[in-house]
Order: sequence, then structure tokens, then C-alpha cells
Amino acid sequence: MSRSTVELTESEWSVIKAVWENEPCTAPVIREKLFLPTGWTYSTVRTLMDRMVVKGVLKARKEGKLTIYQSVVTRAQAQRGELFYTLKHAFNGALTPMVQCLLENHQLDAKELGKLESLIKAKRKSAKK
Amino acid sequence: MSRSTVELTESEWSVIKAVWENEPCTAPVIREKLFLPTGWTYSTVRTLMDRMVVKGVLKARKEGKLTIYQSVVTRAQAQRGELFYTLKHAFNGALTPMVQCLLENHQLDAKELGKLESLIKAKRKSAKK
DNA sequence: GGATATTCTCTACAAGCGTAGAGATTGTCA
DNA sequence: TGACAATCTCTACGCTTGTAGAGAATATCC
Repeated sequence: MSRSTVELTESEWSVIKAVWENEPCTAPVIREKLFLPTGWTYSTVRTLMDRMVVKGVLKARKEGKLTIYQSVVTRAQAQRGELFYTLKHAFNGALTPMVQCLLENHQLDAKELGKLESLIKAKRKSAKK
Repeated sequence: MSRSTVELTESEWSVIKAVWENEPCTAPVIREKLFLPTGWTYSTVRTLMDRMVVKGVLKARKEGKLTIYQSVVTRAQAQRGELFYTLKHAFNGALTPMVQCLLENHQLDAKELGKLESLIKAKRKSAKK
């Protein structure tokens, strides 16, 4: 697990999500996918992607005149990074208040609540041994 | 509830936490509190705080030559902002996977698990009616 | 009333980020 | 072989953020 916490901006989140769903892929493909929600030009998308390569969250290789991009950071890694950033800064590392905040400000149906309960049960079991 | 989602940078989190614990207070007090963890100079802290006033997360009033600061955004609001940002971007709004990620990457003792369970139970009860 | 300490104001600067245009290359098809 | 179309490269510019110094204003104490 190569860590060292990933930090992504809002725009970078848009890009990397599109990459995850289309990789390996070129910048024009990503621009295409993001055009409706963002309206970004090719230049914008390309700049974003190249900066993400520098940051190490994407990698690029040349194939003829095309540049092919792939993710370096997995979705799970990025999620962890974001979530633990929040846990640390907003909740001083305390998990329970975080979950509490989540529950208090979000509508959940019985089904989802049940799912959460079984997650906890499973966790309890795995922790025991 | 005055909302419209708050966004704070890492530095701003440090500042506002210190403010919550000391308000109403002056910039030198905050600088004092943050000096050990950050090493920031007075100028740095002051600039940060004034920018936060412009953003509307702090407010300032003059009292003689002193400037007294107070928070505008509550801890709960800031936590919600941060948490829902993460929920939206990293988890596409899906709460269960978010909690799952949390549980999978964090050590929890039986006591904490129990607490989480009772949170869920309480939620279920309040949702029912 | 001058020396010291405290706090303030103003200005600055480099890096990061959001956004994009201009023009060069290259591939393709009539 | 020339006209389009697709893609790339390079450059830029304004805003935000992290960080802070220089010097003015004010209070304080001998």
C-alpha cells in the first residue's frame, strides 16, 4: 500500500473520477466526459491532468502523438485520504462524533441503517480475534 | 441555521479551533496558542484571521487599539461542511461506503463499537415516527 | 518624557490553482 | 496534395493561500 496521503482539489476529483471510469484514456476523452458538467475546454482539462501527473496521482505515457493517462492513486486511497483529512481536522481524530454528525444530518432509510449495523457487527467480529 | 457550506483550509482550521476555545479573543492570543504547533509569526496569524473575516467565518470588532475576534461559524457547521464535502466528492453522496471506509481503516475498541450501535438505534427510533 | 513592550497596519512575494487561447503537428480523406 | 480535423505544446493571467517583514501607533513604567 503506497500511501503518504493524497490531497485532491475539487477539480481534480472530477478528473480522477472520470479517469477511473475510462482508463487508460486520453485527455480528449476526459474532456468529453466532463464537458457537460463543467464546460471545460481541452486546455483546461489537459493542464489539470498534466499537473496531476506531476503530483503523482496520474501517470502518462506517449503512444505516437497520443498521450495516454492512467491513475496511480486508487479510488480507495483517495477516499481514505479525503476522509482522514476530515477526521483529523474537523473532528480531531474522533470517529464517533464524526459518525454522529453524519447520522444527524442525513436521511437514512431502515435498510441503510440495517446495513450500517451489520458493518459494525462484522467489524466487531473481526476485531475480536 | 445559516448555511451555504463553509470551506476551510488546513491553516484556517487551526485558527478557528483556537478561536472556538478562546473567544472572544485577540490575534496575539491566537498566535500564542498556535505558536508551538505552527511557529507562525504574528503577521501570519493576523493575515489569516483578517482573511477569515472577509470570508465571513470570523467577525472582528475594534475596542480601543485592540481587535477582538469571534467565530461566526460554529464548530458543528464547520464539521458538517467538511464532512459533506467529502461525502459528496469522494463518495458521490453515498453514506454507507463512507462509513465502511472509516471502519475498515481505523482501530475501534468494543466500547466505541457499542456507542456507534446505539447511535444507529437512536436514529432508527427517531426516524420511525 | 524617553525607553520598552505590545499591537496594529500595510505591503509583498512565491507557489498553487482555475481557466484558457494561439499556434504547431499530425492524421485522413477526397 | 491540399483541406479538415484531432491532438498537442507552450504560454499566460488573475485569484487564493501560506508566510512574513518594516515600520507606525499606543500603552507603560521609571
